[in-house]
Amino acid sequence: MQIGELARATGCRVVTIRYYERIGILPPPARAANQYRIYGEAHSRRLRFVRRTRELGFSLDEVRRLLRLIEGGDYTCDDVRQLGVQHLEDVRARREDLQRLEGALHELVQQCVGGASPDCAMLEALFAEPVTGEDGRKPAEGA
Amino acid sequence: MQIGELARATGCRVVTIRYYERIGILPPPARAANQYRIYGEAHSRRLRFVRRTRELGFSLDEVRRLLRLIEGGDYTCDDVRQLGVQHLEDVRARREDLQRLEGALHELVQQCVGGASPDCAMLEALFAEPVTGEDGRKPAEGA
DNA sequence: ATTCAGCCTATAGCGGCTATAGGGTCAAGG
DNA sequence: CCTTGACCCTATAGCCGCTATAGGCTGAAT
Repeated sequence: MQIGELARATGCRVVTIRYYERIGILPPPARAANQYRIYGEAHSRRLRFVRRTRELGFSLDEVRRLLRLIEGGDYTCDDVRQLGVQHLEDVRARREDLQRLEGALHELVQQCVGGASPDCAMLEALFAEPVTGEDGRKPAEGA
Repeated sequence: MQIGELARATGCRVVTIRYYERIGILPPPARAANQYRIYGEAHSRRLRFVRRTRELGFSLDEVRRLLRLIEGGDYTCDDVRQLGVQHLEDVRARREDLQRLEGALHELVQQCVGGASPDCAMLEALFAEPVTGEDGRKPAEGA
């Protein structure tokens, strides 16, 4: 199948497929006489795997590692699990950060009375005391 | 004060300060005879404001808009509130995405028995049916 | 013959920095 | 006086994961 069909089959854009090939996520496919790329089922399965892992937030580098494990054939469940657990922790950390942020932001917005007042408590709060702790870490008050 | 001192005072890196100047977040300061940048209290306050809003996840463009409001002097509380509410909604959406992701990932990792088994339920699941729910939301990325 | 969708390559751009190269400046110490 | 070292300067390229643009070829239908 041609690249457009593969794109439709996987929900991946044509340009992205070519990009994946350039950076080594997908192997270069065969070419027709007119230089068009020709893909088979193996490519399709591989690309769907990539899409799915990307949707789960794995970086392209992690995807590459997973693919290498699979290609190698001698991976253990533990190898995979390790990558998964690490990523899960990353996602949880980011989510918690975002959650704290959301809380802080919510509080801030609530201080805003709105209307045509030329003063704004929210802006004043932003000009006042630091949001971060004394060590310059990320914000922590939302909760 | 010189750029290094400003950096220490605001918790912002020297290179980042110069970057902010280049993209118009900070106005070009006065220069000493040796071309060194010389900052005053106004710069320091402005930069702290930028840092704080950035920590709250506002994009540099939103920061610019906030700064313009302040500079203009004729902003209303509603103007600010609107930006804040919009951003809060963006953050909430991202957090919810990430939360869904976390759930899916957690389930997936739990299927993994670990150990030296050459099969992995997690990998198999990734090769099987789509991970995203029927709501077809986009995956959350970056912070 | 022309139109149009689809394919090709190469390159630049996004946000928000960070890193590197290759210098100049200035106060302190030997 | 000379070196060391911390600080400053500019300009440019790199990071991630694409996306967009420019400019051209292919192949089927009208």
